[in-house]
Amino acid sequence: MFKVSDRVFCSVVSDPTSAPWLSDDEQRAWMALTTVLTTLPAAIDAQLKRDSGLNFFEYTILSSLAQAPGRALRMNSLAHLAAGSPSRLSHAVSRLEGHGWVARRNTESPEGRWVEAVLTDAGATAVAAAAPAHVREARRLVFDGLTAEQVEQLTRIGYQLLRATAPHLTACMEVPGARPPT
Amino acid sequence: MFKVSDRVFCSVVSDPTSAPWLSDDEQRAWMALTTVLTTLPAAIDAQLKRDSGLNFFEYTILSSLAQAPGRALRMNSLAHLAAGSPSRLSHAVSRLEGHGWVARRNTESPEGRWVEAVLTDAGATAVAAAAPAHVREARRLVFDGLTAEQVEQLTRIGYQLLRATAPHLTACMEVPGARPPT
DNA sequence: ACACGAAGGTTGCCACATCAACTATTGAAT
DNA sequence: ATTCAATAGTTGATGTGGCAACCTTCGTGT
Repeated sequence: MFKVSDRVFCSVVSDPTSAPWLSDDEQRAWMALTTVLTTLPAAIDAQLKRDSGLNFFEYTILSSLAQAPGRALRMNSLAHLAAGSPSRLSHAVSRLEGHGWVARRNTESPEGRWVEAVLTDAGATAVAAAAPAHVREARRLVFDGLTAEQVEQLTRIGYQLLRATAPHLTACMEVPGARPPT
Repeated sequence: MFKVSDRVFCSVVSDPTSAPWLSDDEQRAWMALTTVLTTLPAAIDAQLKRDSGLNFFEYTILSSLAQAPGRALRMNSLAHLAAGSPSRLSHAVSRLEGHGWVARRNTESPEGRWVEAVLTDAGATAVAAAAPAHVREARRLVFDGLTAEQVEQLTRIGYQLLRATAPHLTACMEVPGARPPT
């Protein structure tokens, strides 16, 4: 069995020659963060897959379309909303099309011709059926264990992290005072 | 282009029939969290892949072995340390074996015969070479933007989330007062 | 002694993501 | 007019993770 004394949990190697190393506090945070990064998406995906046959990315696509005016969004916007690459989105939409939940359509807007994904009635039904259990799981995994204060801290920290990982997305969110005055 | 007014960023569908819905605050937190969950691992993996040809899971394996006594760990312990399934670990170790960075070995300990992964000299060299840039990236993506207070908040929140997603792992970490007295 | 179940570990198959290459359309430069 | 670059989107090849089946070894009960 795996004992506490064995724990070398942190994923970085101590090497004094590399100047800016992580402090003990930072190492603990890094360990906790990376483990969450591994286990939480797996848990979310597992529930969706088991109960609805969707992964989280597909669910996000359906959900975004369901909330969009006319149940349609251009592929490019959808890729941003779901934080996925164009390729990943294209593959996923093809899959959803195969289930009859989404359809592709060409826009004949004044400026150029693009591709829109449209949520079908069957798709709307599917996402509406999947949502309640998904939300319950989000509560169970995240919100049930956190205080309201921690939820706010998490929001701020999350927004801050996105400045580095997804700068083009942070423009799309109102930031509630991204970083408290130190 | 993707406009702010289009934003239906949250991945849940509003459905009043499902009793416990997310509040506005929770929806913002959920949106930020899930986007981090998507983009941060991608960023970490991208740096490692580009600079060292490793993904984060493989890096964690090498790093864990490098810090273990005798540079060796049983597969089972390693799976826990890297927060991966036995199958995923087995595949990854096979890959690392192919590069000559890790070797498998049978333990002939008193109680039973298990499999150990051992870090080779080449593997130790590889992980030592990969570490500095990885740490720099961890700083850039996470710590440079956060205050010391936020790092502590992140640690507490992370540990709390792990209670739901990886209960067997939380036992292996000392929790610094997992939840402040509400 | 023998059967049985549990735990550790691996393998093969399938599903999904990434990457690079490619098409098509637009708008600007010359 | 023609070319050039940029943007939108798709496709196919490749690689990696999850799942379920499987093998082995050990410990236990009878």
